[in-house]
Amino acid sequence: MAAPAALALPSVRAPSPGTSDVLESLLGIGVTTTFRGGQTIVLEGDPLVHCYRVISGTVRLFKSIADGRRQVIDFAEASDAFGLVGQTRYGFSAEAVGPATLSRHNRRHLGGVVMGDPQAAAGLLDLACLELERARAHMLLLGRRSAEEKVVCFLLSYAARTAGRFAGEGVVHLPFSRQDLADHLGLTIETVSRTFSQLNRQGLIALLTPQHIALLRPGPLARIAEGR
Amino acid sequence: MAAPAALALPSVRAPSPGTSDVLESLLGIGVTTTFRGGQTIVLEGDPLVHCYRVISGTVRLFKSIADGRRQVIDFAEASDAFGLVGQTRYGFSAEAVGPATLSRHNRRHLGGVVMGDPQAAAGLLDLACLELERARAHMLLLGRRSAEEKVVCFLLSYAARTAGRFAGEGVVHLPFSRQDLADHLGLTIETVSRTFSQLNRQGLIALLTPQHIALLRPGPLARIAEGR
DNA sequence: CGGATACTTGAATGTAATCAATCACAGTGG
DNA sequence: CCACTGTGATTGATTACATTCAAGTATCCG
Repeated sequence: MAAPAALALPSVRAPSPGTSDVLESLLGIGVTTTFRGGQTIVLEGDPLVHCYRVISGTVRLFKSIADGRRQVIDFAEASDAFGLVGQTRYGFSAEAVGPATLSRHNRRHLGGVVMGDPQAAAGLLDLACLELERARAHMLLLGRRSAEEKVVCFLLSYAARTAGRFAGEGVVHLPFSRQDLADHLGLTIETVSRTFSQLNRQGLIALLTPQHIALLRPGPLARIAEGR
Repeated sequence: MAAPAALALPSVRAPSPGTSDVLESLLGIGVTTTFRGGQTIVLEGDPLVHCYRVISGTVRLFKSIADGRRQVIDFAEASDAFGLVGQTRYGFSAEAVGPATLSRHNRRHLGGVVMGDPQAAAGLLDLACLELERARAHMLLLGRRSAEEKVVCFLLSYAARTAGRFAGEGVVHLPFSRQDLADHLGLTIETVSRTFSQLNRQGLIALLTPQHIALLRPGPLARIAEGR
């Protein structure tokens, strides 16, 4: 008999209208918790007892090696959930990037919903599926793209993801550090920084501040992202 | 209303006893199909109408870029399934590595099972979850490990996965080409080959044939895999 | 204003990629 | 049976991209 499915989704979005309702019914009532920047929310390997939904702020989800190397799996932002799926233990750590508020939910509740509400179970599967596709796409980026392609791909997809959430048209806000981004893209901070500078010099982006980047020429950028 | 959850799991194992029953009830009756080496089974972007289970042979699941670069997501072997999850389209291509036989199942059936059998839905979620964890672990490998670590990590985990399936104790059988492996590890064939030769010279492995590798010293190999 | 932190830039190095042979082997045909 | 061909793997030489090591700059906060 299979254990009740307990998803460990790193960052599940609530994309289309209607899906957020699914998440809400799945999670049930939760406790709102606040975290300071850098504070650990869950630790890789710990027993999987809660899942979380980001209310405000940004959370980095990452795996690490004993010697300190990290791979940032994903960034979770407002309305994203994580810890939904998984058998027994967290497969990644989660830390608040800056001050963040999250709602915490007992995962025991999730198992019951899945067994009792096929509609909700199907919704959870859809979320898991989205997450899988994101992970696979990122595998392609990590394994087969150049530094410039990595950075541009990330900028475009992150811009799409956070569309309208932050500052003006065509401006991306990166709430995390260069180190976080480097650990997401499989690069060093220096290479990320250099690549931004280079795109800046080429007039493709504008570095308004270190965290605010204007996408000046989406066409050429998209062409770089596709490897041409 | 959420679309019926249709998973696009790349390679779902049937790990523990009991889980295989879940897969069988999920898939229902299927049509056995045979493929020649190199033959395409599903194409990334095509409408997701069937899911497959490998009966014999090996299947490579991969995403690619327009210019030909590939990232092999996973290898699917006997009893592994793929195409279980996904909304509307395949997120990856699948090709037979050598001659292979698979059972093909209509995915329409899956949606019904998920809505009607919470037990089976939970099992499917568990499978999706396993797949997610595999994908995340591979992201860490692709983004943050050296060539040597990549090769050794792969050898050890593949050996564990195919334990007892092939030739003698401590011998790994790699049914796919160096190119496939390189595309899985984010390396070139030359680097993979050189790394094998180097491990061979160090006495850690023995290259019995290009496809048969003996793991001579598991201890030191594990230490390399951990980055020490 | 001083100190800390994060980001950027520069120079040198190193790892893996690229370019190019060579080797090994299986299958074919003379 | 043995040369010939084609494919895949290995090895070698060189190059290039990203890393490492090291300064320098900017910004924030006390």
